Amino acid sequence: MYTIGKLSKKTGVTVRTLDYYDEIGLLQPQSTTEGGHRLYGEVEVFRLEQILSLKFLGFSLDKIQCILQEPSNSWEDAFGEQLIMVQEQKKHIEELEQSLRTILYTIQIEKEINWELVFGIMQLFQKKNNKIDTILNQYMSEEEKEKILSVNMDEDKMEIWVELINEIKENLHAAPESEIAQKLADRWIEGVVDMFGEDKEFLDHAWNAINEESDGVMFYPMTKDVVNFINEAMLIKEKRGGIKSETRS
Amino acid sequence: MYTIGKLSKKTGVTVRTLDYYDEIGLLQPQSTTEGGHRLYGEVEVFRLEQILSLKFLGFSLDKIQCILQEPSNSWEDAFGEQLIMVQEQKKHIEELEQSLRTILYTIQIEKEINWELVFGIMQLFQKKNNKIDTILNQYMSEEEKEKILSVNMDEDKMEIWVELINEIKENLHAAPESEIAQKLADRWIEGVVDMFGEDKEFLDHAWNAINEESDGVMFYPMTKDVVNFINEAMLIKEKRGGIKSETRS
DNA sequence: CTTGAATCAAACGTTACGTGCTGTTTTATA
DNA sequence: TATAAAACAGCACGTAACGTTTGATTCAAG
Repeated sequence: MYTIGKLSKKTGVTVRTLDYYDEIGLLQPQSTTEGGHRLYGEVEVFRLEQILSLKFLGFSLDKIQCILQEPSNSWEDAFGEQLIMVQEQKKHIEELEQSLRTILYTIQIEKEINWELVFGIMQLFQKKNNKIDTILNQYMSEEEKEKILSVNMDEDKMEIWVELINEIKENLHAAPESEIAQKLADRWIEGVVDMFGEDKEFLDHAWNAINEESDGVMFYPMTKDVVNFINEAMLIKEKRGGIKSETRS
Repeated sequence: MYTIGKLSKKTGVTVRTLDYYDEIGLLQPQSTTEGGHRLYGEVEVFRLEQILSLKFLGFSLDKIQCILQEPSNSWEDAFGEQLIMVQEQKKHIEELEQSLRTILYTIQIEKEINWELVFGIMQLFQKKNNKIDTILNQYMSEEEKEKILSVNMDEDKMEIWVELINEIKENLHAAPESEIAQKLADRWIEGVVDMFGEDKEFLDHAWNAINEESDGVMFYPMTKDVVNFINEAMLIKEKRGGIKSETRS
């Protein structure tokens, strides 16, 4: 027999919580003393552990009460539904993460927040039909889409890109044939190859997609001006010969 | 100038929500009519869109109020912190998903819920030091650990395992050299190769880990009896010669 | 000027408890 | 066994972000 305080210490839940569970009828004491103090037995300890487990797994107290009352028929249903709910939450959280990353890197590039971008991201996720898919489908095969979507840059790589794009933005006025423009284009190529390898066809498709949609929010922060700058520097590079890149079909 | 109803229709948020935002001072009308009806201007529309975006990104109304008041100094900090929070949530949700999956499959195998397993999973996650890591370290290299942790079975594959383990449990009495035992062992091998390939060293390490820890909850539902059954069937297979598997060192 | 629609203010409900508060019961010590 | 200290019961308010309801007031159209 445990008093409410002993049970609290044994299981690590607060007295108030046990109080609350008693109040809503989720976990009631086996008996009480003459004075009205609550006493819990082993059965209640086991039930409490069940409750805590189900709570950890994300069930509401309401749901817990329901499924602990039922004679054990629909465990599979309950857990199946819960798994689906959790999967949906996970998907949503991954979208959040992606959005936050994009915005964060943009802040680092532009030194201030870009509300147009933020609003754009919102729209991207509020449209039911996945706009990203639609656009990518115009330029790439299924495998290529997989490849571009599965890229996840780590902090270090992203920092390199942020720095590069920052420098490009500072030098947009530079002539395509200038040394600085050529060096920036070299670094761009280096970064692209590092991310996607040297698959020329894939790179061309990706480049086309970026070129056509770079005013939108999808490929942020590769904006039109940045893409144009690199594009022209690349053309010069080709004319001078020797470089394999073949942007623009 | 929008009345509260027009603004509601324009932006899709309910009147009550705008009411609430006014109440807590998050979004207040530009002016009011003589009768006390609220009027919102374009500035307020923009601010509302900011609010909705930040809310979508997971900020609390409190935080939103703070960061919209500040003169724009610490956007980077705010989004950085938010990203970290979201990443923690994601990690937690992935643990949930894994737990739910394990329990769900176990329900399907045992036709009822196994509370010892559930409690075991709780303990596994409540211990601060990751017990999984400790155990795997005893048997496997870093790369091998990566390999075994990165396995994610889809519904179909899991169903095959569930079925196989169910059949094994039904036939635990069968002699290791019986035809049925041998066939089950064959299917086991087939499944393992499908998941991890034929890397013999890796399979041996994994088999050792499972053998030593199969009374715990880690490799559920590969319990001791199931593992022993397969183990003995394998030994027979070896004696009869020809099969490459070399379980037990 | 009269409707009917829109709006306002206020209050209570939601989840899963935390944080007090007062008054009573139990336990430990003298 | 008396008394102090600890534990306990029970109540009530607070949290976040609104939903829901009610009744009174104001606006816009005819």
